Amino acid sequence: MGAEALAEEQLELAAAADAVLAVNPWRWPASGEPVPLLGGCFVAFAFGQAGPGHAGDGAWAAAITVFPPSGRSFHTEDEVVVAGSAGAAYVPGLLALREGPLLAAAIGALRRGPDLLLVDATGRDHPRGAGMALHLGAVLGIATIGVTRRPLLAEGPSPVQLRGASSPLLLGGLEVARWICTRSGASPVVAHAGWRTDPGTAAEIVMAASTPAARAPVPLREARRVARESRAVAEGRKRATFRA
DNA sequence: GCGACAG
DNA sequence: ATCTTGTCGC
Repeated sequence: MGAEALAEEQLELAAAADAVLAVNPWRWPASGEPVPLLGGCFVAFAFGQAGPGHAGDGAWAAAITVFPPSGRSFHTEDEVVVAGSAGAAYVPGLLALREGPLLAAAIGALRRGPDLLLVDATGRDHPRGAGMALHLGAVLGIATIGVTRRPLLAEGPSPVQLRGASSPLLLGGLEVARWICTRSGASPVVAHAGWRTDPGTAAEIVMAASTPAARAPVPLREARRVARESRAVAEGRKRATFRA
């Protein structure tokens, strides 16, 4: 798939996301209903390539599931890493071209797919209304939210640095994401509406899946750690082979 | 021309 | 995203 095809698909996904959210929004289970499995994913790229990189860059995609979806202590249910390569260089608005296929493969390799997936990317905060977090959810049929350090296009003043504080991020007059402070004294992260989720739900999930001690939600921290661990092992092996 | 611009 | 040392704070 090329940039034009992706851009076209993103426009369709944005419309589909509105329709699905209207009739089938993700919601927290009522008491007695099964507790959802939470997922997280992350791509670590090979060392040495700063900047946007290139198609073919070495990459390790990790996907993990944690349980329960909220609380003080989480435990990892499953974790998997898929080694592969970047589909393209990074271009704002086209992140799915670079990371999408590898992330989908990693999530597909989990024994049991998550009910709710956290992705390091935006959702509705996107030039065509369909960032990679939303895209991945639509393709995999999993409710998703995005979590990033900063917005892509949306704007809004950040909240006070007190855990739980939040403020809206607007794009085209609509709220598409929310600043949310997960750790007092630390700058906030952005919780993005994704597939079957709105900004308020995204912010709730980020809070529920976060610990007061760390800025990033547990599933994303763990996925990042696991992906980097695999990269370290692979790069170490490569070096050993080279020296041998 | 220059800076901005998810990861 | 990735490259990076020490350093300040709870």
